[in-house]
Amino acid sequence: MEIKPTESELEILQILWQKGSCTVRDVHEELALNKDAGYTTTLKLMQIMAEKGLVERDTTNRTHVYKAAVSQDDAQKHYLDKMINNVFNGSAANLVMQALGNHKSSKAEIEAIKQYLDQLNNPSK
Amino acid sequence: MEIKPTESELEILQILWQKGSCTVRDVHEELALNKDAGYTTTLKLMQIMAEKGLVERDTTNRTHVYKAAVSQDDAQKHYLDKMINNVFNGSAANLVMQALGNHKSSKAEIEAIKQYLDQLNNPSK
DNA sequence: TTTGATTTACGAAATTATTCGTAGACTAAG
DNA sequence: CTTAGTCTACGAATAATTTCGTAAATCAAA
Repeated sequence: MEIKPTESELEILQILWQKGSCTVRDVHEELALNKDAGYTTTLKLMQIMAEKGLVERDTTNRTHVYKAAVSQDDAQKHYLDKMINNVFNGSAANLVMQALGNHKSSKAEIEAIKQYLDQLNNPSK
Repeated sequence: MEIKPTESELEILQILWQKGSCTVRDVHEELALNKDAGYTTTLKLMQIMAEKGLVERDTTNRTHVYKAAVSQDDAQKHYLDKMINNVFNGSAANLVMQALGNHKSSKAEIEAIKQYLDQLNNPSK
């Protein structure tokens, strides 16, 4: 499936990924922490997302319950790919080093990455 | 400076980063390889980008010469940041591993990354 | 039952982004 | 000089995205 949420839609997906199933109000209150828009704006966006298949909704009760229909993992792959091609000249390694350089990663995180790299190098077991 | 190119603008920046200084025609022909839009469309976009300060242009000759006014490096930082927050729950390590997993990196690239990590761990010299 | 709050649906305004047509200036070739 | 081609400027059409107002249904409390 083609993943092409707009900016606003991505903000909503983010919340759904984090919180799981949500009502429009749940999402709206979370959004309201950072930006300011009306309730019906959020509602409309989520309705559109349902049409597009970006979210699923359970309409058995009056208050509909939404959840993401695209996995965060797929979205990650998609955006990474796009970004590597768009701004990193196609080099994943380039992106990785930029990412590590600018975000203070904990020692534990760095260790995890190194182990991961070893495993990539040596996929025997 | 705030970096906020649109999709189309990013495509153009990409070309400018790669080729350095370009005329509108240079950019347009490159764009034409992948999409199909009129020459004046590209022209207009680049004019808008000049207004916004995304590109600089030399207008001494009839045929103007454009170059990127935002560095690729800054754009990389900007988009990485955005992406880490938007789809990777704020974890750079998470992004790094996803990136390494999906893009076949050469052994040399992986080595380079490991060295980079060691250096991060041990910033003594 | 009545009132007030909450919900969905929906149309449409407002904003932002993209595309293109046309006009006028310049250039190079004949 | 004339013609054909290329360039910029610019306005405006089109398309995509975001925002919101209003109406109708449902619900819960008094």
